[in-house]
Amino acid sequence: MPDSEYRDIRMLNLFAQMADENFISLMRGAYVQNFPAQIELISEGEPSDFLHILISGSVDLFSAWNGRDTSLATVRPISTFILAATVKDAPYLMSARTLEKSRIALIPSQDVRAIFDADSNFARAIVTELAQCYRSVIKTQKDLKLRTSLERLANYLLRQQKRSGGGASFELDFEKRRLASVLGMTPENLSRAFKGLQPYGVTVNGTNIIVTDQIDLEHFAKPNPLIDDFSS
Amino acid sequence: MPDSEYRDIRMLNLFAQMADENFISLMRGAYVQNFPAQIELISEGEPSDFLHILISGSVDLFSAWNGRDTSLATVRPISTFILAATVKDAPYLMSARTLEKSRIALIPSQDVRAIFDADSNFARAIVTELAQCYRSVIKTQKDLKLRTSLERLANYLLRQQKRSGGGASFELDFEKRRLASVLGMTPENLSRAFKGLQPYGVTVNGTNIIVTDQIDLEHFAKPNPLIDDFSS
DNA sequence: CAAATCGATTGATAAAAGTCAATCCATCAG
DNA sequence: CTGATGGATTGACTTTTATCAATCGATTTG
Repeated sequence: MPDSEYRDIRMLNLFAQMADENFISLMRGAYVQNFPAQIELISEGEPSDFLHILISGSVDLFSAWNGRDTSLATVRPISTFILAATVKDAPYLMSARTLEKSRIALIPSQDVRAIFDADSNFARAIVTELAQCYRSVIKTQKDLKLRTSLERLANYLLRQQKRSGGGASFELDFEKRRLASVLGMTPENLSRAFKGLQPYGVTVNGTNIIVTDQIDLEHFAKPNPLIDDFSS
Repeated sequence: MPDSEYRDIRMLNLFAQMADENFISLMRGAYVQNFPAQIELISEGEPSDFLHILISGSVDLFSAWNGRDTSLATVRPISTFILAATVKDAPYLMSARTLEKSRIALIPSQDVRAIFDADSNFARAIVTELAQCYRSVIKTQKDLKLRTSLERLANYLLRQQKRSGGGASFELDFEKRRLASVLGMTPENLSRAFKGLQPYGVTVNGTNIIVTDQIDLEHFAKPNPLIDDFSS
């Protein structure tokens, strides 16, 4: 693993405060791999042998049941995924596939659990990370249960706008079919939802979005930090 | 606090392994209160001053937005709630109200965070608890996104049946209007969903449910441990 | 270049779910 | 006992969402 990557991982909240020796020990057992796009990295139901760290690229977490499937989250660098399964030593609840060429570090789950026992700073970081993950899912659940698909899209656009700097014009960061799945609707319905937002000042051109009437859109979307602010 | 309650709390996974002195210290700052039914214990958005432990009764965790509201979970004794907000020192994401007369222990959040820093067994237990909570919410999310309301009801009935011993006849453990909200539908729609399950051998009489054709119902519901088994 | 591919979009239609109003029914207070 | 209350249910209707089929358009590939 190149030094720069090593340092980037070290700087993740999850690892920043742990003792040097423990971090080194964790990394000794780890290995880094490059994956092409559209590779299924893990399948739900499998034992959780590795904690994954996405170094570059992007990963889709999804789940299937009875012939249907849905995207639950998108992982972007640099962050870990499937931490909960790792610490519980329980089967994965979600499958993961690369969306593009991705570089991923794999740390054996048993190493994570061992160091977790030995390093209280690491343990603390894991708690913080898990609490964060938990709260994010709760927010998503509120989004799903309290809002119509049009409202979910409107709020998604506002979040994405903020993430990309806050300007009136910005880009969607993934395929519309995946966005539809993330938002819990069909691609057809997403198309119609975009049209449904035109009256509130939303212009769509491919992956480019222009919010021509910020106030109007916000008035319709009614964003709420307890649903839409994923940082707290 | 009576000795029996004290011991019951001590035996919770969250507290079972921690040092005696730390548990005592936690409990010294705690106080126990009895609440009547239908009292709003906490409101979403408020700072999380206390970790709550439900000793008896039951509590509904819910959330509201734009005039709508939804039940996210039901807490039953003996367990804690809003652990994530406590450890993150962040605002509550859900409101809580008693469903019946309830007895609740309140532990100041700062005490929890302090002892968490000092007691690694406690820290470990918190990690396990949070990971468990996280996985439960993910399961609920899969339930919501992958299943129709009829399928959600069918699987809920199978889970409730198992919880109450596995017999063909069992009782719903809460109001249908709340069940509807938990399952993400309206009370009217729940009524119709019960009717929709009749062809699969489900008989409803008030809160009593009789599964007359287990095989048929399971064939329709297609329960899956990665969605329906909340113990793993 | 031409054919093939794949995602996005559109229209027509069907299914699912919500809304509103009325009624039923069990429970409870006077 | 009787009226009042509130949840549950039902029917009629609307809205939302999904499904199916066709088309469009950009991109890739032989």
